[in-house]
Amino acid sequence: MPRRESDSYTRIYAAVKRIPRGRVATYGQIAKLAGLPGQARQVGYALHALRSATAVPWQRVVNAAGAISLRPMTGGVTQRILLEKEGVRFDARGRIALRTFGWRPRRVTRLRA
DNA sequence: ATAATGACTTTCA
DNA sequence: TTGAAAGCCATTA
Repeated sequence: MPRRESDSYTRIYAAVKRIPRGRVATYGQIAKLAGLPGQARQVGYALHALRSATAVPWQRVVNAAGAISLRPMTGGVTQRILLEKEGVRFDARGRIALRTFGWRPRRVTRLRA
């Protein structure tokens, strides 16, 4: 009954795997990178479908506010611990400074004078 | 088949 | 800065 539902998921996972260690990306960012612009929710779904023993660094994906979207009880705590282990720091409100830890996919960082 | 849900984002007040 | 409202779309009921 495999209905090749995984095609989109595969792309999403591939994008997530590109996130460097110690960095984080947002759901929207991943969606765009996976060729699914505007489907941030779908990214969340894809990640939710992962098993515990996965090679996908799901913990590096956070929401646009730089916070963990998972509820603490359903894995949020685990995610935070994993990230802190990679060197990602959280502020007093449990948010990550995307300006510092946000991943910038190879894009022309147009630096203006 | 319709309706509700959800690991989201963006815009506007 | 925060919060509400609308937009998106696959999965579930």
